[in-house]
Amino acid sequence: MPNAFHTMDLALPSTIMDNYFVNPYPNYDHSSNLAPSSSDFILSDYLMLDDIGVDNQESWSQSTESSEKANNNHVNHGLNYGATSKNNNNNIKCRNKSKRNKTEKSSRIAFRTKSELEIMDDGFKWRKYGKKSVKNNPNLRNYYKCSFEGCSVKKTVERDREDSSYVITTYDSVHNHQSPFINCYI
DNA sequence: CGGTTTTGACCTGCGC
DNA sequence: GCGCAGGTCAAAACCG
Repeated sequence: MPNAFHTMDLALPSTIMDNYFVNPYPNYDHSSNLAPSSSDFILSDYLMLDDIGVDNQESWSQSTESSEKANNNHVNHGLNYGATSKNNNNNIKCRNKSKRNKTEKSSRIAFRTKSELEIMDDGFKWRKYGKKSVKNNPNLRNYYKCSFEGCSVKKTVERDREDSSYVITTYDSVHNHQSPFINCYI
């Protein structure tokens, strides 16, 4: 089975990928033995922002350095499962969120991903515990907890209110265990 | 039958 | 204190 997480691992900083496994192939059938195709790959570049609330849509911005790094990594490591022609248009964006308490150390981070699927396989097992409509967003926000025993990581998933082709996934806290997919990763 | 999802109720923080 | 909005709980329903 091909490693569907490898490309994003290289595209995102290791500090993020150590704790968040973002699946760059949300449309890819992991149970198949085929390598992901370009149609499986999400249009993605990503971005990192600090101390910005998710509600502030204008705060999303882009990091070309990250794109270039991702491109170089793809080339250098020969990992091009459908990613080679899409790198410059990648659209994953991420940011830290410290809305509740500015002085509190926050390990919140949000990814904005262009995807038709709301539920993207990020390598962890999640249990849904809530669904809520939020103000100024016609789309519902879904609440998930990590199913791993003793792990308190939560995530929320909602569609971008301005562009419903994007999915905003916010991770809260850090996993105290490895991804179940880590074995096929190394 | 056990794990997951659904969904209304409840809790909490914040602004006024 | 009150109302609003976001987040969580927990019982029931659902599903493999």
